[in-house]
Amino acid sequence: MTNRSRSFRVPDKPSLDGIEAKWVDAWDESGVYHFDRQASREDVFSIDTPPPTVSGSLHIGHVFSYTHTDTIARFQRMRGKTVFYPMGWDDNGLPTERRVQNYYGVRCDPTIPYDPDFTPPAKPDPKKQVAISRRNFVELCHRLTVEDEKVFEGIWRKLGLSVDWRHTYATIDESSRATAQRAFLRNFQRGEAYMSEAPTLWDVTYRTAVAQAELEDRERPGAYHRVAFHRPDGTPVHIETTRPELIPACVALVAHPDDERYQDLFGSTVRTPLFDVEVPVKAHRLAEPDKGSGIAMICTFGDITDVTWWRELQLATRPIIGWDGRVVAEPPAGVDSAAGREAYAHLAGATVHTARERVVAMLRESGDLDGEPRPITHPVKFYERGDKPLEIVTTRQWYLRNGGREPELRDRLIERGREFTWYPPHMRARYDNWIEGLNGDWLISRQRFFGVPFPVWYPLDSNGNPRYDAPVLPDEATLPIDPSSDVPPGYTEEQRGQPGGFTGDPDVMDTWATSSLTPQIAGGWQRDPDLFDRVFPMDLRPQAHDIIRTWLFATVVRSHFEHDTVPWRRAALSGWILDPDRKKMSKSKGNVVTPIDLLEKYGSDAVRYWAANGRPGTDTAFDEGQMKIGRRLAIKILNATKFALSVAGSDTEAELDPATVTEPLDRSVLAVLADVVEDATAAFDTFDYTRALERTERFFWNLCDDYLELVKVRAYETDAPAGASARTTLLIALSTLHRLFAPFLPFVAEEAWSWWQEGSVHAASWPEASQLRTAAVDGDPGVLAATSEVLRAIRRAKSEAKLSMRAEVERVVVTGKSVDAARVARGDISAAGRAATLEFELTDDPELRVDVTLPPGSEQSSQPSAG
RNA sequence: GGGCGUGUAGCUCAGUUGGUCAGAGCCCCCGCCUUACAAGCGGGUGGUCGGAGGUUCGAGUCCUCUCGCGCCCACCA
Repeated sequence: MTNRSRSFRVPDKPSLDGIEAKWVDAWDESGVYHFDRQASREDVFSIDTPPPTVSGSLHIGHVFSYTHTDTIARFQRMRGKTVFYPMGWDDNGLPTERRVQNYYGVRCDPTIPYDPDFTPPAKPDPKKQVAISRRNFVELCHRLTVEDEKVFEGIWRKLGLSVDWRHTYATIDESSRATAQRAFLRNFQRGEAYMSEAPTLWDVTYRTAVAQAELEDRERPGAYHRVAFHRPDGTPVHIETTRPELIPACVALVAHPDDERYQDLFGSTVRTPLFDVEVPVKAHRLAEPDKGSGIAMICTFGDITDVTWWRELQLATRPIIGWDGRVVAEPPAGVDSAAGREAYAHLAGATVHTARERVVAMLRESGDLDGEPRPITHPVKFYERGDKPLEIVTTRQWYLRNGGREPELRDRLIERGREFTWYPPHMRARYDNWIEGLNGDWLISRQRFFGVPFPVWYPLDSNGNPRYDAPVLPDEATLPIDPSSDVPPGYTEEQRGQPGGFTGDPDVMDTWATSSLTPQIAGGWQRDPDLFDRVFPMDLRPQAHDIIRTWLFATVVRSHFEHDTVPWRRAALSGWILDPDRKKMSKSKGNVVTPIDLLEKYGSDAVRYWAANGRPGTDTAFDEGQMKIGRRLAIKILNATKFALSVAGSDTEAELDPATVTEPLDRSVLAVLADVVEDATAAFDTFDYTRALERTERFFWNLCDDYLELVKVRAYETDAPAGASARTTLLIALSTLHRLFAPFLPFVAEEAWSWWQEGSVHAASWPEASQLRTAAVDGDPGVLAATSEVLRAIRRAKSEAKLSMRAEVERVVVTGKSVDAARVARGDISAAGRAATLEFELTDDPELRVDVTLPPGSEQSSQPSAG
């Protein structure tokens, strides 16, 4: 705490202008946020930073949650950890494809050959997208993501994230592709990944399979159609369906085994209307007697329940929906009659919507539609990025086991969720909930272009058909590979696509199949084992709570298989940003404010202040008012610092040694501050950065409002020990506050710190309560409280008399049980309140009463303090 | 249908094991150029802590029921 040089560099007019740019550059040059890779594991705090999707613009929600993580990173760094704080960019996958299509006005057509001289249209025409090869398309993806990433990095730097910018990755870069492919190959070789041809949820717009985790329900209008099937004797059996167009895909009817109405039907057959196909009537527990007529048609496939019935009842397969979402040209097996085939011909090639209209028309004509369709609104499954309902088609796909089919693995993964700490704890329920609801393994292949290819080739038999049972795998050392351009061991390029030759797997991985490996990617798994050992498992996974089912869960799965451990020690879940109407902010509603505008308008510290006021895991309202307050706080810190330093700087003789703190009021302040430090530290240790900020802020404002006013006069007394006591206290408090604020307001803390300290505040040590207690000696927190109380009463009297705070006070009488606590600071009270006479009377009253007498001529006021 | 969370001054929110816990900031009102700060400072008015029971000497704080809101999940013909 000693500072002999007293070489304070306090500006005449403190200002926040330009401090972001100033300190971003300074931090970059000094490398204050660099990870020390010589550090041993126990000295490391490693963060599995979420890679933001760069294909969209940065949302204020990003600023919110990344600020939370940054406060933790800064706190840990100041506590002596070397912080591994990388930044990743999630640039692979469909969002990038969409952005590239719109940005350049192109679309990918894998059948077109590569054009090395291709340049995108100067003026993209969204209605006439230029078809280009897959390689050209991927090149544009790379080009645009590089640009987007620069913009993102600029915003992160301006926000003041203490990221080590030497450690960045992109989920499509070479290292990520190699990591994803290596992990996949190992999963495959251990039997954790497998290929299967099965009914798959399918998005007809993007023409790709999607996983359970990517589904969402949307309420859509529909209608119940009451349709007659026919028993052998011609009597009708009515079913109700919302999807009459699937009647040609019907393979059975089903009712609950206990449903008395249908007992005589079980085991018999009925014929479908229009298509005249004989289908069995089955009993199954999932059929609900009180839904519709209690008997349902099973189609291949209308929904997931159909798949369950189809599998468990071992029914026929009659798919009619193609990959493009249209009714396929040829009727399925079973639709054999002339009438059936003719009816089907009306549907072939039609969209689902059109097919439904035509079927309804035909049913009406044939008399098999009982009454009119009854309109309803019902939930329909959608791909979360899609805009047409999902269909279910049978395709060959890659899967990764995730407990969806195995109770033992499911239980093990739920246990894994208990092996790390959740902040806040209740978020773990969502994890358990999700795993318990899994209904199949993780489908990881996508029929898309910009992603990590499956590192697999297949031999072609003499007829040119792929031998999926005998895949050819690359050597790990050659990763990453692209099977569409690289040649498998033992083959030549000329054999590609030829009978007896080979073909590459055309699919790419689900984006989560790559991002579930961020700890491995960022930590240098296999690429840099020395680094990996120092950072893995990571100390912290910060993320949003809406992707527990995807990112968090998937990361646990991968780590479980590959490392037999959890990937991190803690997971911190952040909440949403809500607009003032309490709705989640979203682009479509046009209520999104650009982060950069806010950073410019209020300053980065102010925006961070708002963000830090959002508690962990709690949704928070977007509130510019909080940013204004944050800005005010930042300015106040500069001004208070200027004041304290100018006072202390006027003392050229005294040693600023803790031992010079002798006045009871000063010791009281340090005792209170020790409590604040203790509280803030404990809060940070449980990731409650909000509480740490609140405590710090409250102390700071009280210090400014009361203590600074109380000691203003005394602190200027250069010859008296009491003056040195005040000055030392001011500097100790200042040093402590600068450090307490540093995780939240890194710019202003650094600016103020730089006026009087060497080095960066962000490399300084976190304050120790014990040191403050030592300096406080016998400091009694009650002294500051009682003294402030008296000062407030004097101010109140002046205010009510409409007098200036400079007005003289004739007499102040303090009575109560605890007058001694105020009496010890009578000099400061007298000076700050401009009270000529101060009297203290000890009474039994537990409340302190303060009677203030103003001089004759002024409006008088005399009343008890509110206590 | 199952699960989780939440409901405290007009607004945004603190209230950690039940006993100065009825608070802070914003807003509003009234004052003040006070040599760190007028983009400031001082003072003040606002609430039967969603509702109803219960436990207790004592409950925003624990229990039960109930209402509202938000989110997650679900095999939703």
